[in-house]
Amino acid sequence: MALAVYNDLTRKKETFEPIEKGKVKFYTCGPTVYDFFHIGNARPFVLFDVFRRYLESIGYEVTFVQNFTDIDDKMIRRANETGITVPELADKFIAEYFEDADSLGIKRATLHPRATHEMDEIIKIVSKLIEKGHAYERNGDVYFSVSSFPEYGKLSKQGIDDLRSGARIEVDERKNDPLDFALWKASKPEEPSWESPWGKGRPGWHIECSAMATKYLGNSIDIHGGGSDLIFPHHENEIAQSECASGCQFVKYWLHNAYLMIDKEKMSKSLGNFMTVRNIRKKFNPLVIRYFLLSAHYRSPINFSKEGLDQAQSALERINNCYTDLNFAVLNRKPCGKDDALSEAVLKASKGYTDAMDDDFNTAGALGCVFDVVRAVNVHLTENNGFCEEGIKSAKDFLVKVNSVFGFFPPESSLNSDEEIDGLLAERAEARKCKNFKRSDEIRDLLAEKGIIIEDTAQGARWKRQI
RNA sequence: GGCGGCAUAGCCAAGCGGUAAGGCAGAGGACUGCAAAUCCUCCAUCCCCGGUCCGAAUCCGGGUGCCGCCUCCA
Repeated sequence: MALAVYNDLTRKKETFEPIEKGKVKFYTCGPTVYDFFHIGNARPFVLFDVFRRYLESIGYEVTFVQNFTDIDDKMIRRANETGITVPELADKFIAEYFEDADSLGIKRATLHPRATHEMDEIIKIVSKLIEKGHAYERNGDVYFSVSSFPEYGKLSKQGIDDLRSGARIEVDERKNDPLDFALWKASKPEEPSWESPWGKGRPGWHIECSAMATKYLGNSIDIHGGGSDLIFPHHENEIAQSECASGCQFVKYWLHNAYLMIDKEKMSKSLGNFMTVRNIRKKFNPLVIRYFLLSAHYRSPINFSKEGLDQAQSALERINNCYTDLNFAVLNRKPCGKDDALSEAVLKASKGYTDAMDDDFNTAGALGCVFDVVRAVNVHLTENNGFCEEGIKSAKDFLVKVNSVFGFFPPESSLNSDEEIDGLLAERAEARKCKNFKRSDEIRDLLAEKGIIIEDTAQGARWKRQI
């Protein structure tokens, strides 16, 4: 089976065929860097990271672009409130973004362009839209003329008239049509501004993505991702701008993730019901958050709760334990006879994993296959004193392959080494030999306080860090 | 008003026409000096009502409930 993705443009699941064979041009909307991001924002970041990794794992060369919106009303307001400049604010929260994103195991994009570094490109595309009659200038503002693009609404499946009648936007005298949107905004005196043919100003929100996507990926890109709330107006407007400017189809596959909910409501900055990743990290390992976000299909809403994270933590521990046990067994046991049951289980799960991921990135289904292998490995390790080299190798290869996409544990080795801990373990082993269980338990408790968990096995004690 | 999503065990969650994956929690048992980890066993007929079909959680019609977008928003 080949990879199929649900395309919001056609509202159908389609076989994925990139424009250029073997290569994928992938753009996803990044954060506006005026604050820490919350776990709802983290959902697309993690999701599209996994999609990108999966595409790479099945052999595609992926150019992955994620922008930073570093100039807009919110940036200006926040900078004013905190008494720093907009660029300072942007630099700070780009750094904070990377700290959280790195902790979530999100790979750096191929490129992370910033809106304010792309003014030439933005001005170029706005000029072009004016030239081609798709935009008009009004006192330093430039607006896109929605009526000049008959296909407007094709992503959100809304006719222009429906949009007009449902519009809750205020009537703006400067616009020809209430649906027209700003490509360029004249700046007020104290605001950051850039020189342009229309005077000093700054770009509208939508135009930066069109400019950056086009500059780095070309007129037509394969995948554009983002949260469902961006479908309208953001992505609809991107399409209008890009397609009017280039005359080409802007995006082949539009992918949107469903929201993260809290108390049956969408988590959002404006509702104030958000939990930042930075904050959750104080209580949970960020990879637990990552697991949690991948435990449901990306087009289904997911409900945030402490219980949900607790469950994710236990599940993730089960996977990690298995990987640790497996590596421990290889180092401390002797090979034994073949175990066909193990090999077969891995083979079956491996196929199931691929089928699930090929089916519109069904991460939840894929995880089920991972646990099938976990169970098979555990059973094998329980039923044998040694280990089946072939079976264990295939299981390990599978787990490593999955991990290259899901990113649940450090790939090198899960086995820890630490002089101090190893010393205490040796002392404990000696104590246990002499049936000095008091001392033995003291050492275990001592390490437990440091988050080190000891497990006794037939091959001696091993330890791991609490997730 | 327009467009769209969701409803599967105590909780989370796959499945999308062939007789309910997986995880968490729980109960009992095994192993252990005690633990932990692990193993074994147990734990659902899929919101309701009709219909199509040999066969439906899966398709169609009608309900009920919840949510989202149409304004900044991942």
